[in-house]
Amino acid sequence: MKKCKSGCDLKSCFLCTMCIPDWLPAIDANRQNFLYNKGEVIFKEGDPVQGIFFLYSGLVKIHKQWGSDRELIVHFVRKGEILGHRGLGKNLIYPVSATALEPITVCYLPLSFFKSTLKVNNELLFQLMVNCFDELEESEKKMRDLVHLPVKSRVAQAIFTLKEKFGYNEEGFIDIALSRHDLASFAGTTYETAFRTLNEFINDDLIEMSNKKIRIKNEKELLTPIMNAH
DNA sequence: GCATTAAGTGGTG
DNA sequence: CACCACTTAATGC
Repeated sequence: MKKCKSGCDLKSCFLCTMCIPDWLPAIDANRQNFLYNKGEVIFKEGDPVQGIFFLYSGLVKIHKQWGSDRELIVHFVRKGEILGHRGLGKNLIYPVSATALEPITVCYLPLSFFKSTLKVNNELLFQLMVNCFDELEESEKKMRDLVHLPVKSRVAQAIFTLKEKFGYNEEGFIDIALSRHDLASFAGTTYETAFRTLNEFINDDLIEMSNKKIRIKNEKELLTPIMNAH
């Protein structure tokens, strides 16, 4: 992680798009921009919360760890989105970790300044609230899936969720490149099982994989086990 | 070259 | 279904 000049352009992130123009100079004065390389940890479980991040470029995974090699990916954060807003709760310790999946640039604001901003900007506060509700819903869906769905369905669900969030690129592949390990962690299973399940899907001609990207070839059949389970 | 990490495979409880 | 052991491929110093 290192400081950098090119961070948020004060136009396109969650904060800036909703910021009242009068506050932009104050944001500019209080923020710092950082660059993280792929694989670098932005914060991890147990760290004290001192500020809040806005992702200006790149991709981040939010995950919980168990021991050394088990993890569950809870959420992905894309450019423009807010990162680390759990710091607004009363418990100022991060409950999750955030790791860069690509080189990223972030805009960082001290928590106290961000709180002041929220107090004078209703729209921002409202959108943040909506955001939190959406994430709560997402989290509850994930809980349900982890408890009730068999692995095969969870892998299918994970692929579907990625499609919903990231859409398709020009070649029709889901527009996110994940390692098999991250895919497994997102589906809530082990690497080997995820690997075998993906091969099943490929053999059944439901999906296609190339360069860590996935193309859905038969969405109906891919989602059949999920529909049945629900 | 050699060390390290990711991908891929079979077997077991 | 997770876990372990192992091979192979890719990457880096």
